[in-house]
Order: sequence, then structure tokens, then C-alpha cells
Amino acid sequence: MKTHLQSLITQALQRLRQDGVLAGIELPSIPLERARDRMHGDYASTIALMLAKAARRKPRELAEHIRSALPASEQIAKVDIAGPGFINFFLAPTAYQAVVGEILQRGDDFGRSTGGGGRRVQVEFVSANPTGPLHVGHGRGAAFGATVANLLEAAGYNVHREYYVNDAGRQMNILAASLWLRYLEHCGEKFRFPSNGYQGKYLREIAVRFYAEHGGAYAVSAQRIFQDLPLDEIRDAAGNVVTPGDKEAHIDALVERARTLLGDHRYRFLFELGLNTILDDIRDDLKEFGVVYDEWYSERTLAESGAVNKTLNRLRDAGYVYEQEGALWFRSSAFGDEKDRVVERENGQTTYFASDIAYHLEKFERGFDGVIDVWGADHHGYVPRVKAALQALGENPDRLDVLLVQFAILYRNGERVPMSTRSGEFVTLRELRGEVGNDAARFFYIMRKSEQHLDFDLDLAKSQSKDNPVYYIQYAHARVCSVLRQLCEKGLSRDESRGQAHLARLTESHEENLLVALSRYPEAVETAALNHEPHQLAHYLRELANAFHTYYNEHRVLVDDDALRDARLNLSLATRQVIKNGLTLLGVSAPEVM
RNA sequence: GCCCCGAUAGCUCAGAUGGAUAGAGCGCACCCCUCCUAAGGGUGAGGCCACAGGUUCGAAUCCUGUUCGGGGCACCA
Repeated sequence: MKTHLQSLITQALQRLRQDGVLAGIELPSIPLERARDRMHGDYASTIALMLAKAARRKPRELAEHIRSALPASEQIAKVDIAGPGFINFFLAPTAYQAVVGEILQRGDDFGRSTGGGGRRVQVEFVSANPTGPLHVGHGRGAAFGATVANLLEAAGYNVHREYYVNDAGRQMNILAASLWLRYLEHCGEKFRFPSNGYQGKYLREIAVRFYAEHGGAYAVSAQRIFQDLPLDEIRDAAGNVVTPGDKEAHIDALVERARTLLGDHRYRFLFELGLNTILDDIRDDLKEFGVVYDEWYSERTLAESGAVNKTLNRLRDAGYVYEQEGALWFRSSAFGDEKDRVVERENGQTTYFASDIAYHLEKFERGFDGVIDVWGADHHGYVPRVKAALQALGENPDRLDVLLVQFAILYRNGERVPMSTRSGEFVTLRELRGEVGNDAARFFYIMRKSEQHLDFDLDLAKSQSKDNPVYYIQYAHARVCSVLRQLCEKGLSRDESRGQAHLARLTESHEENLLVALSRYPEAVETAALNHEPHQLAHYLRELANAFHTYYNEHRVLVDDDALRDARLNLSLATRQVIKNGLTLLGVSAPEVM
């Protein structure tokens, strides 16, 4: 409809140009938007306001010219000039009634488009380190990333969903060492757990299972382990330093000690056990949350394939790497970053950043038309250096789009739920899902703009009332299903084609509002997709549900008049279909009974 | 100190490429089921769009500055 109107306007402008009214004026793309107010018709264009100056005419006068030059169309009931020079289009009732047939015919495909032209887009999201279970912060990234991916797919893109697994590097070694220490505690050894070790109780559980299978085969006395290690920094409960020390040096030395005392074989075994147990848990967690990936991309294979070294060499050849204080630096400041960054530490280990450069280069080389990263907002300082590296490697950094997601803050009984990663005292995604359910979690996570802090009201998410937007929308779906059951119980049947033949009977203002809302769905999906803003779809669905509830409250669907009843049933079924399609994109179920 | 993000109704938030009288939900005050699920609907009150300049036919939206929040500035990931 939009393109139809735009082409009518273009034809009118071309005619005016020939007539000399717009002689020699460059024609812009035609602005056309949904009228906010029904008084202003269905669509409005500001074209006359835009061209008024160049045409040296008053906007309203120009608008009149355009109106009279418009070709006739059956779709349009009337065209008004209003305000300073808006051209308002009022659609013929048949034009928006037609959407019912389109929805019923296309079914689950309604709202999907080919606008993306099958261009390949990669969406990388969550990518939490496999050092512990996902917490509620990761959950938001998961819901957001998964929905952005769904939306892009619906908009006609070929989407590749990917999780980058940080299974290499220092943090994983610290995890392996932490697991070993928990195991030793279980064996009865007494020592102080390192302050930089992973404190979470999940490691104890893995350690207990490990002990059950292997007994004391990995045991070493605490005394041998901690002998001559650099001192750890110890703090009291209030966070004050009790014993000064270097916790980084302490944990790095502890990792080395673990390697030598256990030997390579046994160390690897523990390392793999910790990694795989946690990664499996993350996989299950996400799967249960309705988040699926095409690929789990391993950082380790990236390093082992030599890609990291190759990338560093390329940077060096390009002249952007130098040595200083024993470390290798990338000259990111040459590309707008605040300062240069280390890619290889003094001790010879490449940094996480080095892997990330190689990973992003590899993404680009895989030939995606667009690459999207979903990151926690605390990583925003990281964006310039990754883009700098890509630029240094001769790639166009604009092909990478980094979407930042702010943290979610949980509220229970109006009080903030305390969380701190440091003490390992965080609410896991699994706990949240268990408490409020997948549907509410998925919806609440994407309800707000991603760069906005999210206040997650647990009580509201659990409540089964109109206050809860998830239930409100799902209930609209269930209500239509209920009407169909009632139809059955009354011994009536429905005739879809009879309904289609009598769509003109849908003349109530509530019905018009509902029809207009339904016809907006494809646009809602498209703008939500292109702007990477799932919340727009959530808001749309709430409005659609509201239009339906209002209608339902005012008029009966199951009337005695067969033609009217079938028309209304078709309208209701179309509404049900659109709600289902929208909820599916959000990863929320559309229940038939509530 | 430098950088990023935010500031819109009492609360939580929408307001795509600048457009008409700035919108929802909650909360508050009223009202609506002999009728398909009241798990619903309606009416009303409630606003110096943080502040000050600028850009133009027109600014919540764009630009500059100020104030107040949040985050980031590692040889951590």
C-alpha cells in the first residue's frame, strides 16, 4: 500500500514537472508515513512541505497541485490537504479489509518479507566465558540477540547465529586450577582459596562428581602446591586489605604449579572436564530458553589453526605493530582509538584482543554482508579498537555493527535484588526462568530499548493479569481460540469464503481500528528488524492486543447473522495469526487456553 | 581528566528518516458482565519533553554548551 501511494505521488510530481509547476526540480524520495491520528486519514505525506521552497510556492498551494495531479485509484477514498500542507490519504474500506484475506492466506508467513534480498548476516551474541553458569545479564543478551536474529530473518536476510566460545587463554586455566583446588578441598586438604579463583558453588559440585569417579588420583598436598608462591591479596568481608599481595601473580603461579604437579595429561583432563561441563550447561540453558545457534565457534581452534599468529603477522607487515617493554603493541591510536593496545604480553601469551582481531577478520573473510555483535554495554570501550584493527587489515569497519545491551536489574517486592559477580552471588538465568517462566523472561528482556537499563519486575512478570503485557497479549490469542471452541459447542460451523465475501460488513469503528492495526504488522517487523529494535514489535503487539480486547468487549463475534459472523470470525482469526507470528519472532508461546 | 549512553506524566517507558493537539501501561478517581474467559473494556485528572542558546516554514527529535545520573578508560576476559 505504501509503495502504491508513493508511486501515485511520483506520477503526480512528474506530471507537475511537465506542466512547469516543478520545472527543473530534483525529485526526492517520497516521504510517506502512517497518520498518527485517524482524523488525518491513514497515510500522510509531507512532500509539499519539502518541495515548497524549491518550487517557490506556498506549501498548501503546492499540495493542492499535487492532489489534482494524482492519478485515480480504487484504493483511495479521499485525499485531504490539512495543516501547513500535509497531504492526507484516506483508504477505501475495501483496501484495508483486504488485509484479512492476505493474512489468512499467508498464515505463518504473513509479515515475512524478501526485503533483505537473502543477504548474509552473522549475529554473534551471548558468547559468555564458559567459566560458570549464565546469569541474568547474559539472559538479556540472549533474548535480544535471538530476537534480532529472528527479525532479520523475517525481513529476508540469511542469518547465521553464532556463539564465540572463549575456551582458550588465561581465564580457562584459572577455571581448571579452581576446579582442582575444590577437588582437593573435597579430598580434605586445608588451604585458603585464591581470591582470584572462581568462587561459585557450581565448581564444588563438579569437583564432588569428579572425586566420586577418580578418588584421590589427582590429590597433592596443599603444602607442596602453595610452597614459595607469590602471596595472594586477602581482604576481609568489608573489602579491606588484610594481607597485601599480588592476586594476579598468585593465581598465574598457581596455574603453573597445577600444570607441573599434575603433568600435562592430568591437567588437560581437568581443564576439559571443567570446560565441557559448564559449556554443556550453557547450551542446555539457552536451548531451554528457545535460543539456538548455527555455530559454536571455538577460540581454541582459532589459535590452534594459527589464525591468531597469522593475523598478528599481517598487522606487523602493514606496519601497525611495535615492541615496547617486552610486549607487542597494536597501533590502534592511528585509527582513532584512545591509545595503543597490547596484543602479546611480556610472558609471550597473546591477549584476548589478539584472538578477537583474528576472529573478526575471519568473520569478514567468511563473506558475510554484515556482521553484528551483541555485547554488554560495559564492553563499549572495546568497539574502537576492534574496528581499528579491521581497518588496519584493510577491511571496511562499517560492516561490523556492535549492539550494546545494558544490564538488567531485578526487582522483587519493589526492592532491588542484590547481585555482585565478585562474590559469585548472582542470580542465574536458569533461576530466573524457573521463577517467571520462559515467556515472561523473553518478553521482559526485550520490552525496553537495549541501550536502556532494564528494571525487571519479577512480581509483574509472574502476575496473571492485564498489568502483565505478556499475559495480556497471549490472552488475546487464547480468546480467539476460545471463540472457536464456543462456535463448536453451539453446533455452528464457519465458512471462510463466506466471511471473505462479506468483509464489507466490518464497518464498526472498532473493526476499522483492528484492521488498521493488522495492516501495520509487516511495517512493525521491518522497522524493528532494520533498526535492531525488538521492543518495537513488543509495543506493536500490545497495541494490537488492545485493539482486539476493545473490540471483543464491545461486539459479539458469534452473532446469529451468518455472513456477519463469518466476517468477524475471519477478522478474529487474522488477529490470532498476527499475534502468533509476532510472539513467535519474540520467542514467546501463543497458548490456546489460559 | 577523557570517552560513550541516558534525562519525556507521581512510577516504568514509547516516540524510525525533523511535521499536525507529545503517547502507552501502572498508580489515582469514577464507570461497564442475565452476553463468546472481568486473566477484559471505558471515562477523567495528570507534561516548561533536564536547562540555555543555535539551525528552519517547523525541534522531544539535529548542532553547541551546562547540570544531573549510569558505564567505560588493563600486558583481565
